[in-house]
Amino acid sequence: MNARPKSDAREQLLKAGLSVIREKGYSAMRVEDICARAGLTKGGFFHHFKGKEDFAVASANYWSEITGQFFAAAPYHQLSDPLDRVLGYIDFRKAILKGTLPEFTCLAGTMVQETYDTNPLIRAACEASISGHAAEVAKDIAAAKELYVADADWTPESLGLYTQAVLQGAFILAKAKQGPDVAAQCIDHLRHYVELLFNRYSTGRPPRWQPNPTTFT
Amino acid sequence: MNARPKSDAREQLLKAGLSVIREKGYSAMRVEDICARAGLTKGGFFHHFKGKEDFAVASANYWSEITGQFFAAAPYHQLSDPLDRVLGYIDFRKAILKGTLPEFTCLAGTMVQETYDTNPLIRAACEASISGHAAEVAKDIAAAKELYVADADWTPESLGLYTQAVLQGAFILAKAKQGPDVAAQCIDHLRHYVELLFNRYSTGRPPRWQPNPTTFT
DNA sequence: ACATACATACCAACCAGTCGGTATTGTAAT
DNA sequence: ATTACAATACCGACTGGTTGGTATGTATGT
Repeated sequence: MNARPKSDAREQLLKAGLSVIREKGYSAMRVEDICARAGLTKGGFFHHFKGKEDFAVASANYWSEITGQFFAAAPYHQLSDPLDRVLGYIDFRKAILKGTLPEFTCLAGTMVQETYDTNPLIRAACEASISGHAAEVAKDIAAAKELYVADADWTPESLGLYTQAVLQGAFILAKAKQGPDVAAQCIDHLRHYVELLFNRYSTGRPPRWQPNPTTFT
Repeated sequence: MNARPKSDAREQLLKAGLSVIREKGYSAMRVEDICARAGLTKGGFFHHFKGKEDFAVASANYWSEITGQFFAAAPYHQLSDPLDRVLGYIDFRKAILKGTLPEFTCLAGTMVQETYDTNPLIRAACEASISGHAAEVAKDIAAAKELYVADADWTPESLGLYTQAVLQGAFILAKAKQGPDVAAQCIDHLRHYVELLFNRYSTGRPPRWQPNPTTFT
């Protein structure tokens, strides 16, 4: 009768991993941290994962899954105009800068800085997460470009990656300054850039739709 | 006769710290790594620094000092027009994306991700490094804004911070993708944004001056 | 009976930090 | 100059706590 789809504890561990890694990073994360937060002991942890590294890879993949669902369900997808969706995405990214820093910053961007030179598997999982999300954004960008500025000399892929760079950098500044304000300012600049690229100036205009500030953790 | 300004070994340790931290981050860095790379033993390390944390703070301050000198000596400062200096700075940042990833990425941005929530001293030192550099950039931005677009609705400070966000994010993407190409693309977008903000369009124009690709480590 | 899903106890390696010792350099009195 | 003394710079063995990982046991469901 217990309808565990594939072990509830495993997902509890992964959820714990998301928060711990976003707080302290990969190296400083201890498996006992994960166990404590998930409410079980090391026996359980090593039953579900081969080791710390395997867990980190699984965490990055879980992160991709969670964020994928989260953004897929975001309201800006309802907009019919692709440029509205792009701007809606940016506004949405700004709107979800709520709560504490570990709650809205990016697991992949955090972890890849520690592991890119020492742990190929974790690096690859983080890369897939970031690039995958960038590619999703690039879809709407491509549609908007085709519609409005088809022969501009930049590619949708590079602009999609650029949005992610701005966000990742905004998170770093937010961490350094201990608050989301500077990140919000950076996202404003990003929006401004996209508006300029598409010749849609709107100094300070608030978004027409209602961004959903629900967080996903 | 030995004209050691203030112990050569101390600076060797700090230099070692820059590379090790940029490779593996703060938590994964071991003081024995530092000692080995600086060519001495733990006794020497703990003679110069109270501990690992103290060393990390000193490393961040040393990083501020080194990069401060490096950018102060950069050729773009010679340009008389402030907007040329801003664009020159951006071109310079692109030009120094040479060598391996630990050689051109940012120590402060790397370290703050691991320590913002657990180590106030390190976080503060990283914040000072990033914000200090942003403020330097903002000086030229302020002069350029005054000259060309005095009543635009963005502040030089926020644009200065934005340049750093883009760079930090570009480094993360470069680490994820294991190469500087994506970072160069991001910097191109940043340049394009600044050109648009100042109404100085120049699709694909190469910089008029010769960026000095010498690295600083 | 057998596999799954944990708990508990334990181990071996790692690693920051300590401590006594030594070599080198600087200083000042003789 | 030379001796005496002190402070600095550094060595290297040791320690104690931490931590990833293992081995074994047990309860539950099928």
